Formats: sequence, C-alpha cells, structure tokens
Amino acid sequence: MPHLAYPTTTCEGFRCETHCAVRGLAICGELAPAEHEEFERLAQHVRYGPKEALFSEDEVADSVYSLVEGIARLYKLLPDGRRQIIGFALPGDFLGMAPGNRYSFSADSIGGVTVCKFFRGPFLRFIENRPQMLLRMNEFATRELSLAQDQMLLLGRRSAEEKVAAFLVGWRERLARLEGVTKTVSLPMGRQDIADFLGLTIETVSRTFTKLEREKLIVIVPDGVRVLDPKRFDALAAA
Amino acid sequence: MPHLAYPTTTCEGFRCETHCAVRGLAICGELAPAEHEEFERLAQHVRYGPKEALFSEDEVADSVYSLVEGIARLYKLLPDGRRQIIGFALPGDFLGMAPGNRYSFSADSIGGVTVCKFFRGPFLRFIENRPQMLLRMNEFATRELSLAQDQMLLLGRRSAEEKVAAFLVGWRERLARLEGVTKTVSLPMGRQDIADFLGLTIETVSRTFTKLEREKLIVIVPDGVRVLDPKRFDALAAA
DNA sequence: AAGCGAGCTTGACACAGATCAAGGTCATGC
DNA sequence: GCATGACCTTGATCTGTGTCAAGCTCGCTT
Repeated sequence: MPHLAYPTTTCEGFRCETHCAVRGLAICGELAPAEHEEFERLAQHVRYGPKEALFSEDEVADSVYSLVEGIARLYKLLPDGRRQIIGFALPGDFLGMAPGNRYSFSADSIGGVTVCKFFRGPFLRFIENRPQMLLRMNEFATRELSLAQDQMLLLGRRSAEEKVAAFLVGWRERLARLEGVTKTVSLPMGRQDIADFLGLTIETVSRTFTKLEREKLIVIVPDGVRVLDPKRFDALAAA
Repeated sequence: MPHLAYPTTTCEGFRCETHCAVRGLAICGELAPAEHEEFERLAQHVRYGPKEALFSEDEVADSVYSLVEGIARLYKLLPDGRRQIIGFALPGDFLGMAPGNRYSFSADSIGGVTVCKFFRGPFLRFIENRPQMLLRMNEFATRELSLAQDQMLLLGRRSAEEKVAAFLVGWRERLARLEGVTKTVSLPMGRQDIADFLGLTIETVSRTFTKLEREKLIVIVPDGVRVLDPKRFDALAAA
C-alpha cells in the first residue's frame, strides 16, 4: 500500500465556469444559471497531486465529489491486500454516493486531479426538492450500474486476451467522449492498475500487450498504445 | 439456450395490498395511500411460470418491473453463448432501468414469479415530479451498484472456495431480510446458475460444495444447504 | 555521467480450475 | 414400474494463467 498524502491545494471561491471544461457532462450540467450559482456556493474546489487519497473504503462518507480534471482509481481491497479496481473515474464522473453512511470503495488520484467537493448534508438538501437533479443522479447511477455489469461479464467469462482488448476498446471510447477520437490511446494508469481492473496479474497483462503487438493489432508507445486495426480489434473485444 | 414461453397469466385490477407482502421493501414502499392508489393504477400485475423471460437484453425497454414474489435470474450473454449471471432478483427488487432505451441484460423467472409491470412512459411521468420516489430510486440504484462492485471483487480476486462461501453468506443474508434468519439456506437456482454467477464451471461448484461438506462447514440438503459453522463460514467468505 | 529505483518485460515452472468422460439420483410420464 | 431426461457428482487429464526469478529501460538524483 503506497503512502497517500493530504490534498495539496484548496481553492474555494472560484467560479466553476473558469474550471469546468466538462460542465455539460457533469452532474450539474443541466442547472439553470441562477440555480447553478446556488449550487456552486456549496462546492469546494480541491486540487490533489499524484497518488493522493480522495477518500477510503469504510470511512464515514461526509462528502460527494464531481471530478473536474484528471483521473482517479476506484478500488476495493481484501484483508490480505488483494485489490480489485472497480473503475477509473474521468472528468464529469460523480463519486462518493454510498448505500450506508460509509464509502463502499476507495478513490485516489493517478496524476493530478481537481474535484468539486460537496458536503453530503447540504448536497442532499439541495437536490432533495429538485427533480431535475434527482433524475440526473438516476441517469448517472444507471449508467454506472450498466458499466459494472459489463465488467462482471468481462471478469467472469472472458479470457486474458479478450479482457485486455475489451479494456482498450472501452477506454478508447470513454476518452473519445472527452477528447474526440484519436489513433493513440493514452494509458495514464500503470500495468498493475490494469491487471487489478481486469482480474489478472501484471505479468499476464504485460505478455498480452506484447502478444497483441506481435499480432500487429497495436503498437505500444510510452504511456499508451496505438490501435492499428480497429475493426479486428473491436471484434476481439466483443466476442 | 432454453425455450422461454410467454407469461401465463395477467391479473389486472387487483389491489396491490392483497399481493405485496413486500410493499415496505419495494420501490413504492413510501408512497402515501392516495398516491399509492394512483401509482397502482399504472401497474399491471403479471404472473410468470417457471423459466419464462420477463425481458431480454437489447430489446426496446418499454417497461420496468417491481418483483413481488418469486426469484429471477439476471444475465448477459456473449455471442458464443458464454453466460454471466449478474444477479438474482428477490421480492422487492426493481428491474428494467437501462441507460439507453434498450435493456442491458436479460431476466427470466426461476420458479414462478409475480411482478408489478409499468410502462416506462407513465412510470417516468409519475416519478418525475415526486422527489420522494426519485430519492428512493436513487437508493435502490446505489445499493445495486454497491452489490455489483462487491461482485467485481469476488469475480476478479477470490478463489473458487471463497466465491462459493461468499455467495452462500450473501444469499443467506438476502433471504434473512425477507424470511428471517434460518439455519437452512434454500437455493432455488441450479448449480449451473451458481457457476455462471461466480465465474466458475458447474463441476468446480459441485466439487466445492462437496469440499465444504467434507470440512463440516455445511450439509447439502435437497434444494439448499444447512450452514453448520456460521463463524468459520463468515471468516472464509470475508477473507 | 554514473548509480538508483520504479515500472515493465520475459522465461521457466507450478497449479487452480477447466475440460472431457462416466455414472449416479430423482422426478415425471407413459 | 420402468424408461426417460434433467440435474448433479466424481475422476482423469489438460491448460491458461499465476508464481517466481531475472533482466531491461528510462527518468531522476547527486
């Protein structure tokens, strides 16, 4: 378990407009200007450096987070240290809702991360009489659930090669929503993170990348891969 | 793929009160009497026999369902027939919300099943200006998501024995919420269903049951198991 | 610019769980 | 009451992925 320091910067009082390139994608994306102003007053904008904890499993869940910039790793641990990454959060993603009053997983930054942080109480009071917000929360939760179910299928029933291919395809699609389509898929997370996301070991992930490169499906580049044959690749990921 | 017939019975016009032993647990559990009456008018009560399809993946999602009685199997298939069961639905569970306009998984009855079926349009119109209902939907979605994440940890990082033990413990807890605590855990689903839920083969599930029995942790009985040593058992499931 | 360490790759070998094959149990229908 | 078929168990063997152990690459520090 790496040491995780405290957030390096807090910058309250900023207008969200100046920060949020991803307003439209975020939980607050459909608020009218006046309401957004009120919502904004509930937010703390917090900046984290690389590998800092946003929150940890079993902690009292006093806040929720809207990720503004950067990438976070969401994971659960078994008592003996085995780790399962349950997702990578991108800008626009909403984190920290839990069924009880404690977080059900941990989140930490991969590179630098900026979030809008809301205390649970004020946040819940704001949304509780705003059906628009509640509907949006429902959409977010439903989408998350559907992704989780796709991941169950992957973890339970796919081979190592299918897992890696499906991961790359899915990741490329998520990045495309934010940055547009690119030939090179950037992979800010390390091999161990990918392994813990796919239910594999780091060695198997590494070997599978090499294998896909030998088969001329991808080229491995620093911090990413270039997809050579998208068609054949999508086929491998689907079946 | 088994043949799945159409629902055998439709019994509109019943008062929900006469059907729903699980009102309090269901999505409609917090509606005031007057509102509940209105809600009830949107519902069709439908009865399914064993092994009938409630809905299938990729179908246009025209309805949502509140399970009243019985057990349903929720699953996704790969093109070559590999199956992952993503959950077993019990009375009180709410099914059929999808991120797009198509179901993201299939559902079919195991034994007999009774549901409250709602057409999507009227249902959404009913909830859209009722924050109480929306909050309840959020709670349901958040709980489902958390269960899905637990299952990811299980599928990605646990051994066969841990999977089976965790499944039995989790299943026992869910049944306890409905029927109270019992020594004997009934298992209405078959071994193949358990295998497809845990990402194992039927043979491995069968062997693992036998192993747990040899180790005097459980006794296998018709359609279920008796848990002999709950403490040692919970420990195995947790770690 | 040499040394260091984190992250990644590669190879040899081991093993948990898959696959293949057979046989058992039990409810159902004729 | 016997044949049938669905479901489950058990055994033998195979294999995909894990484990263990080296060695490589590259950026950072001094």
